[in-house]
Amino acid sequence: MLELRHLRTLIALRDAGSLVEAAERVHLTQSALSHQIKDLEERLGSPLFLRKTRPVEFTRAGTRLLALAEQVLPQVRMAERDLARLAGNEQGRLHMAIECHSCFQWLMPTIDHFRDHWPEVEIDIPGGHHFDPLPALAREHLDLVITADPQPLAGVHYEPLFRYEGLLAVARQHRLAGRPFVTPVDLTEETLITYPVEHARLDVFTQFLDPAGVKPREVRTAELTIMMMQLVASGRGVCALPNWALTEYLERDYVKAVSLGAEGVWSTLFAAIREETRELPWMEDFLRTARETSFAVLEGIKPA
Amino acid sequence: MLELRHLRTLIALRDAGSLVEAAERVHLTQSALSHQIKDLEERLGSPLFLRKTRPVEFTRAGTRLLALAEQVLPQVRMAERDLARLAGNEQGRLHMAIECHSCFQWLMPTIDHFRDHWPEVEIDIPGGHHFDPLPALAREHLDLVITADPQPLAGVHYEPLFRYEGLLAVARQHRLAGRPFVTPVDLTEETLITYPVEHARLDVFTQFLDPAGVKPREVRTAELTIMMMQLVASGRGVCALPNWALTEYLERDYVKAVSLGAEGVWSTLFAAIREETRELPWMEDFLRTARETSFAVLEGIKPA
DNA sequence: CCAAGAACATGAGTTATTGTCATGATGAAC
DNA sequence: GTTCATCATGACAATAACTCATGTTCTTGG
Repeated sequence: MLELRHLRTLIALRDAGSLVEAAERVHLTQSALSHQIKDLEERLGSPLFLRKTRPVEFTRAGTRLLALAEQVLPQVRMAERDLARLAGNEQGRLHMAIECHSCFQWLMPTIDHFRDHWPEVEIDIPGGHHFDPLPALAREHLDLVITADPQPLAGVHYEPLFRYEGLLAVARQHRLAGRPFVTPVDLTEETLITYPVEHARLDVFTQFLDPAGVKPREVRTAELTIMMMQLVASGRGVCALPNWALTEYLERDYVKAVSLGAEGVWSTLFAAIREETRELPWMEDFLRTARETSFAVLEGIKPA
Repeated sequence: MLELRHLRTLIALRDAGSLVEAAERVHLTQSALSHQIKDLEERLGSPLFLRKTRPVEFTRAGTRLLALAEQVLPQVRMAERDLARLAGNEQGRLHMAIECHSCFQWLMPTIDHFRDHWPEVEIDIPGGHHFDPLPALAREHLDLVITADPQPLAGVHYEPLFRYEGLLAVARQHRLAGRPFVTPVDLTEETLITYPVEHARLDVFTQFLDPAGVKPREVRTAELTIMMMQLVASGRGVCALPNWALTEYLERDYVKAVSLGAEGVWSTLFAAIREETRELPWMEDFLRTARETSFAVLEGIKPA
C-alpha cells in the first residue's frame, strides 16, 4: 500500500538527483531506499525512474507520483502545523542572532515563510547588541542563535542545520586555481583574508593550518564578503569561505575555489536554542523550515 | 511520522462509529487500531476522539485530521488509478450478470463511478440471456457475475464483497413481530414466500429450516421484492430477504423484520470472475469501488 | 584498455514496527 | 447487579523496514 514515506522519498530523490544523496536527506542508507523503491515499483507494476542517468530521470509513472507528492505533502504539513497549534503552546517569542556572516540568504525566506504560518509567534532579529550572543541566549535575552561553533553551555542545545565545505577562494589566474585541492604548506606564501573574529572561530586555522603547524605569510581582515572577493580577485590574497557563500561569485567566474585538503574542510552550522524551547511545536517547525529552505536555496550543502 | 495508514483508519472509524467495526473494515483487530491511534495521539500530543460516546466523537484535532484525509485520500486513489493505467492493461471488457435480485441499488452507482474512471473498459449488463451465468463466465461470455452461492468451477475465482443478514419479513401485527429472533419451528404454521429459484439456492432452507428438519406449511413464490412485500404486509405469508433489501420497507414501517435464529443467518455476496482477470488493475478497482459503494449505500452489512 | 571511482542492486541478518491474542477495565442497558 | 459491548493493555509473534557487506554496472582519466 502506498504510504507518505514513499512520496517523501521520491521528492528527496528528485531534489537530490541520486539515490545516494537522497538517502542522506531522509537519513537512511542508500540500500534502504533501493529496497523501498523496488518494492514500490513491483507493487505498481512499473519502474519509477531510470537509474543510469545523472540526475536520475523519472518515468511517466514516477512523474505522476511526484505530482501526487507535490500535491499531498504540503497539505499534510499544513495539517501538522494546525495540529501542533491545537496541541497548545501557540504564542511565543523567537528573537534571533546570526553569528554567521552571509546567512541572510537562506534565513530571510525562512522567516517570511514562518511568519505566515505562526502569526502568534513574535519573530525578530534585534540589532545593535554587540554582546556575545550565546550567553544572551542562556539568559533568555535571545531565543535562537545561528552559529558554526557550538560551545558547551548549561541549558543550551545545539541543533545541527546542515554541513558545508569551507573552500579557498583564489584569483582566477592564481597558481592554485585548478588544483583538485590545496595542502596547508601551499598557504605559507599567501596572504589570508578572514572575517575580523577570534582565531579560534576560523575553521581554516583550527581544522587546516594549525594541525599542520603552518602559518600563512600574512593575515588581514575584511568585514564583508564582497570586500574579500574584491581583494581576492585582484590577487591581493586568498580567503576561506563556506561553499554556499561563494557560489554567486563562482557562477560569475569572479574567483576560483579549491578544496582545503583531499577530504575538504567540513563544518556544521547549528541553531543554538534553550533546552526548554526545544520541543515547542513552532520551534520544531522553524528548524524544519530552516533546513528545507537552506537546501532549496543553497548549493553544495549536506544534511548534518 | 504521519502516514496514510492513519488517515485510512480515521476515515474507517468515522464511517463505522466504533473501533470494533472500524477494525473490521480495515481488516485489522480492534487492538491494532487501539495501539495505532494511541501512538498517533501520543506523537501529536492530543487525543483525536472521545471513546465514551456512541458513535465516537472527534476532537478538534481529530476533525482536522479527518479533513486532511478527505482531501488527500481521493487524490491518492486518483493517482493510483492513473498508475494502474500507465502500467498497461488498459482496455478491457466487463460484461456482468446479477444473480441476486435487487442488487441494482448499489451496483448502479458503482457502474457510474467506474465508467468515469475507466472509459476504456467496455462495461455492460447484457440482458435477455436466460442461460446459467456461471458457466457463461467460464466460457468468457461474461466477465463478472454477482452471486450469493459460489460453486467450485475451474478457473473461476469468487471474490467476497460483503456479508449480510437474511431477515424474516413479517406483517406488522404478526405474532412473530417484535420477537428478538425466530426458531425454525416457528415457521411450521407459516406460508413462506421465496424467489422462484432452486431450493438449494435459498439460505432460509439450506442454513435454517433444512438443518432443523422443518418445513413451512406452504411455500409460494413471487418474482419481485415489492410483490413479496405486499403479500407479507397483508398477512398472506412471511419471507426471508437480505437485510439491506428490506431497509426501505422497514423505514416506511410497511413490514417488520426478525432474525433467523439467535445468531442470525449470514451469507456472503460474491463477485465471480475468471482467475486470469483477477489482477487486472481495472478489475481490482471495480471490486474496490463496489465494496466502497455498497458500504456507503447499504445498511447493516459487514466486510467479508 | 585498464584501473579507479561512483552509483545502484542484492542477499542475509538485524531491528523496529505493527499487528494478534488473551485478558482486564469501564460504562451503558436491562 | 448482572450482562453485554466497547475500549485499553501487556506479552508475544509476524512482518516490514532497515543496515551491512558485497556484487554489478557504468563512467572517467590515464
